[in-house]
Amino acid sequence: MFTKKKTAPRSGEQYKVGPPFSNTHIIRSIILKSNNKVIIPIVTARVDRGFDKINDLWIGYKRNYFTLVASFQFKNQDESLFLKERFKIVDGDSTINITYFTMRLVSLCCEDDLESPLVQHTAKRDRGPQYPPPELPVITSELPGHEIIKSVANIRNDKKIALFNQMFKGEISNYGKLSKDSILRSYPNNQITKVCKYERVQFASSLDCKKTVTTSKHFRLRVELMGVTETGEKLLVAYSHTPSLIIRGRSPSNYKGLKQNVQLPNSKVNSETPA
DNA sequence: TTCGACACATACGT
DNA sequence: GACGTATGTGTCGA
Repeated sequence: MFTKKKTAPRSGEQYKVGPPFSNTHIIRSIILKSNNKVIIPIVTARVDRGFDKINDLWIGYKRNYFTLVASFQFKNQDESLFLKERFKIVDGDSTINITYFTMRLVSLCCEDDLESPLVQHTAKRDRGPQYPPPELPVITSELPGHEIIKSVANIRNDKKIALFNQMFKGEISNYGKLSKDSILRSYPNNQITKVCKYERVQFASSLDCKKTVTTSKHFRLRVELMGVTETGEKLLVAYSHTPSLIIRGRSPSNYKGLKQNVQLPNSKVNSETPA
């Protein structure tokens, strides 16, 4: 009787802030090309759908989508820095020119530190393609709030889409007269990303989320900032990650507790302890 | 047990 | 408010 009623698939309540991301871990220093001063990247990310905190553990379901947004900024700088600056990465004793920055999303298994593949679907799900979450060329931006992300999911209205584009994307051609020293000149396409939004992400169906019959593996989502060099090599610059997460697989035992406690004339007794 | 496939239900955006 | 969609999850059968 006191069993929690399931939230409907399309309910707004499916949107909730998930596990918090760590402070930014810096792997390689970034310096301004103009004066060789060190500049500090801050990677910000948030999970907006798909994870629940239950008894101090963050739980996701392998069958369900999650949504994640990420962006980065430089400490004590604003977006205008990109209009006039280029950057270098310190790699050992040398410094390497960066042609643009990218961000990527990966999942790591805490037990063996291996990447576990993620997949994204389109809104068509089974009727559309699947692909790994793309690595996106990115410039600095603030991270939009949770309510914004919730409100832009599944929009079709042209006006809303235009607003979304303005907040989440940039076009080099819109910046007008760029300094010849602007890194924006060496971004790969006209369209660049300000806010990386990963929707309809799932752990690959092949994921084995159990260590033993009774114990779960743990996973971490990690958002990485990379610097792309003139030769196209990608260097990890910084990242931020979630605490360890539990991914519940498809086993019916992972769903039983959520069932409504109704007894039908012909059904077996189903008496789960109320949550 | 696991998976891909298909099915059903239901709140959302327009 | 009707209509088409998106998505959690129930189920079948290999």
